[in-house]
Amino acid sequence: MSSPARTTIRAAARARIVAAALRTLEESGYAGATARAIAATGGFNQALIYYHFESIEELLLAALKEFSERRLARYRKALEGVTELTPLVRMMTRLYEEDAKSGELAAAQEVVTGSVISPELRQRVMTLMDPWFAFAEEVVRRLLVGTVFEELVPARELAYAFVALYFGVETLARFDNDRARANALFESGARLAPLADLVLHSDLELVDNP
Amino acid sequence: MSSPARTTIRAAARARIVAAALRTLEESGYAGATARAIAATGGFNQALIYYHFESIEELLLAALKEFSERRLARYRKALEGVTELTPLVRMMTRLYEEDAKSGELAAAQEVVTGSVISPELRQRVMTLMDPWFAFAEEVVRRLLVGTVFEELVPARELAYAFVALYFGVETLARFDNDRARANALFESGARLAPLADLVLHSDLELVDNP
Amino acid sequence: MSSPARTTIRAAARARIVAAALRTLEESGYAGATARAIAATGGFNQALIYYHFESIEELLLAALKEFSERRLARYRKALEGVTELTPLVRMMTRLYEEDAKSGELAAAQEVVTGSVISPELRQRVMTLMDPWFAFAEEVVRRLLVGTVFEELVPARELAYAFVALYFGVETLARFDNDRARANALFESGARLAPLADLVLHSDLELVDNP
Amino acid sequence: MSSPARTTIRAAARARIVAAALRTLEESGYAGATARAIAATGGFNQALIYYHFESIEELLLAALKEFSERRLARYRKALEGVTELTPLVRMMTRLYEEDAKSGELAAAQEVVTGSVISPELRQRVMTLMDPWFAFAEEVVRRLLVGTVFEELVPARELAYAFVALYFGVETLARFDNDRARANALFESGARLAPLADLVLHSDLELVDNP
DNA sequence: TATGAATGAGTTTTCATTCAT
DNA sequence: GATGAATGAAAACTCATTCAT
Repeated sequence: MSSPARTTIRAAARARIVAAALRTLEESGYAGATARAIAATGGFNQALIYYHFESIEELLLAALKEFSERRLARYRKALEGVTELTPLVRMMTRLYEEDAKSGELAAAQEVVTGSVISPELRQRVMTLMDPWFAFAEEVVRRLLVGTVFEELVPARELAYAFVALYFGVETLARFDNDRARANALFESGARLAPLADLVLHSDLELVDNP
Repeated sequence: MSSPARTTIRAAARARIVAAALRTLEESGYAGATARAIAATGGFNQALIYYHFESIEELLLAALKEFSERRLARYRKALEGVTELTPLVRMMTRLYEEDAKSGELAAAQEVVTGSVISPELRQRVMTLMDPWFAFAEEVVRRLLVGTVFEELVPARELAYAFVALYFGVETLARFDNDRARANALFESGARLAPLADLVLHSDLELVDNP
Repeated sequence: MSSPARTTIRAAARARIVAAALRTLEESGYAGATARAIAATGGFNQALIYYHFESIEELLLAALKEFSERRLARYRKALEGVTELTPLVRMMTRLYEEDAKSGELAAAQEVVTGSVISPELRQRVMTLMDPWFAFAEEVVRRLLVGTVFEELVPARELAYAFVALYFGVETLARFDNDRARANALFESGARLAPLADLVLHSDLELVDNP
Repeated sequence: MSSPARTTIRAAARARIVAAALRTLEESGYAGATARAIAATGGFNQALIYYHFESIEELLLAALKEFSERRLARYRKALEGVTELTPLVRMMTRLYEEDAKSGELAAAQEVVTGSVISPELRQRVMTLMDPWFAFAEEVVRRLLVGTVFEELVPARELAYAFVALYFGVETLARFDNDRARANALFESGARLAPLADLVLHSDLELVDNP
């Protein structure tokens, strides 16, 4: 019944709606992402949403999933083989800039924060975030392996802290229209990273400070 | 005309509504904090809200303000005189537990994240957050003063990072019902703090790790 | 029980509320003459209205009655002894200017047109207008008495037409902010009145116009 | 995209809502013409109004416009070629009866008088009334042309007076349920019209009445 | 696939009115 | 006499969703 062509057309239509949903979330937030608004953004009829998705909630989740998976692939590729803080900070700065510029991260965050209402929704959003925690842990382990900190620092908690920091920075940044503070933070990170790398790959000796 | 008794009665009525708003935000999120829901939570008539506040938005802002000022005072007192990481982490853990238990922090966050929609609202929320950035910077400076890091680490950016981290942790924690990950993070912090304090108050010597 | 002083105070309070109602009607129309708005205009509490009047409707009727009786007395006095069109138009122009300037006529009209909703209200408003029809008829009779038109023209219908004209002119005039058209009409009336007076007090002979 | 059939369906739906609005205005007045009431009158859902019109105000204006244009066309046709008062009064009596019977004139008047509140609305209503002033002036000119009154009587002001009279009569008539007074006025007009026509088309000679 | 029309339940807000003081 | 607080009902309008085509 459903030929590959059919599937492709259907997928294209869904993608169009998802894109409109992300744009609307970005511009108007979770509360403003109504069926009418999304349809207006995408230039199609409200009812079309219900032809392709069960409900608005389902559409927003699909949009979050699509964005999350696409970005995770990008992040994986960009951080492939990175084992030191200096290049990590450099790459993360670039990735954050991409995210901030496109506005899709803001859209995704809207879905995440907006989903607190229903426990069921919350559960499903969490499932979408899990790969990010795993990925962050993976990167942290790569940084720590072979250093004196490997035993000392719990990679899992550090990864969690990094994701939370990234999340918090983006949330707060959306209030500063110029993202000045977020950028300053990244710059400070870049300045301190070489020093931190030195510390990471050295033997530490602590001398009492009288 | 308006005796002190009058003022008190009025303030009490306002406080009652603000409390209902916070409870509703906590239980149902920003989108669920409707006039009807708040009135139901507080056991009063919807119209009473409009007798004491100009609009729902105004009420939510008042609630955020009330919470923010009350908690900031509490944080200031709790961290008074703290100059080392170890007691800082201990106090912060306790404060976070208070916040998490009462649910008001979650309520406040709902207002913050929910306010992204309107630029004007965003502006007003930012004004309420500013004292927190200032307070965080003050605490960070107290930790760094007199150490080798004083010149090295930009206190302002570090303070911003801490607020963002705290904010991000709380946001993510609201998805884990048991707050397991957040607690694990605090525990790791407690474990590492004494070591970090040692580093902070020592002269560092880096020996290359062959 | 109720001394004359009491009565006077009470009457003064009522008058204050009635004045506020008229001002509010004038500025905001029938729909805008809410309890809150009237109280704000008069600088007293909403509840005070209900202490002195049964309901808003009752207050508006009282206001209409007060205005109607006061103005009718003024009109009676001004048109006393007038038996010709020329002075009649001159006096009416002056009276209309008074009414237009004070804005109370507009207020009264709001009550009249606004009262169409309820048959009972309509009935009561009509009762207040009846003296005006009678007065207009009286004036018309004074103009016609002793002329050839006395038998020809039905005074009652003419009086009705004049009241309706006056009413219509005022209604339409409230759309022209400058009342230009209404004033032009009065001026034309003044110009034609002497001619009409000539006709009124002459024997007419009609000569066919070939 | 939008076939003629589509357009027709949409127009029919709008017409249905406009008709319901007029009926509701007629029965319940401006203040009673609420979304709920109009929907109940028309037997459709409240929300449908907002699907076809931007707001209640917009709907009422559309209703006024529709009525005004339809009736103006009817009046134009009926008074086509009329140059004497006698047939004019006869036709106007018939037209007024049509208007009074259908109740739509009352509805239209509700919008007009109700629109005093907002200056913007007032402006838009005025625009709809302008063609009526022009039409009335046109008719008046037709009556006066070639008579001795042509130079004497200002057609524009007379036209304004006629519209105001018509307007006032209708407003007052809505208080008399039987419209007795309005009808009496029309009857008197019919009785006097032939005489007035004689006067209009004669040379006047005034003889002093001793 | 896609659309315009339609709906029931919900939103914020305002109203007239009452109550306790 | 007068007031601030409080309320139930209703206003305009919007939402997610469905239906017929």
